[in-house]
Amino acid sequence: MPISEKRMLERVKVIKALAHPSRLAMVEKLAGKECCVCELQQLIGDDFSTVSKHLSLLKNSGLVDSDKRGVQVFYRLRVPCITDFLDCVEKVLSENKSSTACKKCK
Amino acid sequence: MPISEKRMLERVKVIKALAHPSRLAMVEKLAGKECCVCELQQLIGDDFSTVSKHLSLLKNSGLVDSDKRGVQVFYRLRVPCITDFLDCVEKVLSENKSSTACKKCK
DNA sequence: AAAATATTTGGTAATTTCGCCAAATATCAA
DNA sequence: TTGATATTTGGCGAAATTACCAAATATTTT
Repeated sequence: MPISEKRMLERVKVIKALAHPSRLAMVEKLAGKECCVCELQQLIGDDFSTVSKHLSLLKNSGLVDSDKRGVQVFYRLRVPCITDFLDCVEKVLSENKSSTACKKCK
Repeated sequence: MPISEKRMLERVKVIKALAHPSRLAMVEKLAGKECCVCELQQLIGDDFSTVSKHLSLLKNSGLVDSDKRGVQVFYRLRVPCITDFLDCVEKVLSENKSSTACKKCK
């Protein structure tokens, strides 16, 4: 049976959360260890408000979680398989490389 | 060393390609077997031109490839690990389910 | 060559996403 | 309570995405 429309939208929501350079970079950083917003802001370089919105989107997708300690907020990855996921993306990229090596053959 | 900006954008391009309900549905269908555009159009239900544009975006990302046979064009997945990738997305969703079971605890 | 079928391309309006600024909120320190 | 620091929220213009229609292209059949 085909996957329900609702399920599909849920999936897309997670994928969309990863589909932005800043958010992807933050997720990769969080794969190593939890970070406060200030660390992530430093990594990205955008305004705090922008970074904060990216983070809230990530959180809303379920990819990350956060908790406040004192005046800081720490974010961490909720699901470790992201690394494998990125490996798969890399596999696509390396396929691209090998087949575009000989454009003239097309 | 951190991943290059260019590399990050390439990754995002692949992920973005998956971040749309129609495209994701088509990729999942293609995980089973190659299909002609007409089959995919039937699956999605949108106009042919819309489906075609989705497919060209998928192709441009490197996720799928195509070849023309007669008057039809067949698309197929270039990288099989998409299935694992979706498993990971599903894992996020199931995490979401289990932790939202008790919203009041927040 | 003309007709028919399958797919792609160009153009456009509607919607969504993005990033900045200013202002609001929360927590700790003085 | 006042001040300082860390983060979030509201609002807005700019940029990107999406879906449709009409027209173009390519291939096979007549």
